[in-house]
Amino acid sequence: MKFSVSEENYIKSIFHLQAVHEAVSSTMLAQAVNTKAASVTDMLKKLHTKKVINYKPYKNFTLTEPGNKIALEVIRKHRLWEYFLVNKLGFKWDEVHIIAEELEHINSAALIQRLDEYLEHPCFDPHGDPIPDKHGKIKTLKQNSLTALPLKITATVSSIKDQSRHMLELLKHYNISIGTKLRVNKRFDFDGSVEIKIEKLPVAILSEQVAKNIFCIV
Amino acid sequence: MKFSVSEENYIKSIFHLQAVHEAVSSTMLAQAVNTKAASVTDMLKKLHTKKVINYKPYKNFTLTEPGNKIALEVIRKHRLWEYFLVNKLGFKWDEVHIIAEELEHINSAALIQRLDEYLEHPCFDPHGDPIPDKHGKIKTLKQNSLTALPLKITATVSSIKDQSRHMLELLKHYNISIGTKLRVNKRFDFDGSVEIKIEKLPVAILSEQVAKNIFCIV
DNA sequence: ATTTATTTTTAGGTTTGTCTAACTTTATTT
DNA sequence: AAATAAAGTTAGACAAACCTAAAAATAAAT
Repeated sequence: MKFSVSEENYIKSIFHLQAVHEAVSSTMLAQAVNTKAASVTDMLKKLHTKKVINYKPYKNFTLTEPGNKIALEVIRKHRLWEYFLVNKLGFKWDEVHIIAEELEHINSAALIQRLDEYLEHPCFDPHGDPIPDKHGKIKTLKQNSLTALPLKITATVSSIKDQSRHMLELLKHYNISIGTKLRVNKRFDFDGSVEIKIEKLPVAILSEQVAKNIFCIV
Repeated sequence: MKFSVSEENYIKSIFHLQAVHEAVSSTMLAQAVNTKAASVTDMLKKLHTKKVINYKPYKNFTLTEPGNKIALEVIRKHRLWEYFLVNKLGFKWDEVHIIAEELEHINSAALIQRLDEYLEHPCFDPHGDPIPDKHGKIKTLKQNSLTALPLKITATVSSIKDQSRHMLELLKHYNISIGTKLRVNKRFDFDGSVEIKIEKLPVAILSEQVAKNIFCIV
């Protein structure tokens, strides 16, 4: 079965929302795909007849197994292209999302397979998010946010959850990016803030709100 | 101004038709974009209001200067992607057209600029067609079809005009592809057929119909 | 110079994905 | 438990891009 760009975007968004919230609502989805709730209802009915979601009016909905598979394919394409854009074309990791949003809908299995080979089967995209393999399998590696990382151990920043403009600005200021090595020296129970140390830089204090968005591997 | 995928395809097709036929008609265009004449009329009116074509009902139409520029941009993207697909991903030159038809509509100036740099500013695509530079300039190099090539001179196949499945099949049989070095030994005025010689292969006779589709540089 | 044939355009309709506004259903208060 | 708020759905419209069938304009043929 074939899916339009819109359908793929809805399916992908449902997948992402499901990963965070256990129940996905129309309003949330409307915001994620940048439309109005009424449009979402229309699409939900279509996706239901195409058997990619479980849906009963006025109830929450979930992806079916086929729906899940499609989501993973789109996400795989998105992340492979992001990897390409950063590691071959030299974009910075915060510049590639919008371009990959378009590229992810290019429809050619041969293309994705060759791209994957060309990139040597990467497992993580430039944001640290895992790239599903051709069967939809995802390699997870346990990441800890700065609020959970053991103290006084050097770790590597592996992903950033909130990638808003303001967050990126802040990260730039503190010289933090994917791959940065750092250590949490101290955690203040009072407000949840953390003191971190990056080599050759003075110690810095990050608020809990920031710290919980920065993930590391040890 | 922004153009939809459909609009870009119409503009691109008009450009290609103009290069061969001096007057472009609705019927020709309908065939090129794979729709019906009535749909073409609708689109012509739209393209006219967007000032990319000169159009008066019932008369032939031409691209305006802005229209021409858009066509060249789309063609540039198409051919750069084809070059990428063949020279980086390892596709064969006859497999890439359909994929490039999708990729050519990805909308990012930064992407194309970086891709161009990454590929080291190629001037010709894998079919031997010139790639317009970022200003729309095209490097032409004089190519001769096998019906016009000087006799007994070794030349290199640089492009194939008719790229139908049947033509490709025939080329494969004769071991001819872009880059093949060959020599025209003799031309028979009777039917326009040519006798060619490729190194290490027996001489072969090609009909005029085939010969005029194979272009070489000396 | 008519008639005939071909090409192009109009008129009216379809599908996809969107919208607003009104209406239901579910959830939350008091 | 009734009233109110919030969330979700229907109804009716719209734009883009396409279609068929009929009408109009141009080109070709007698």
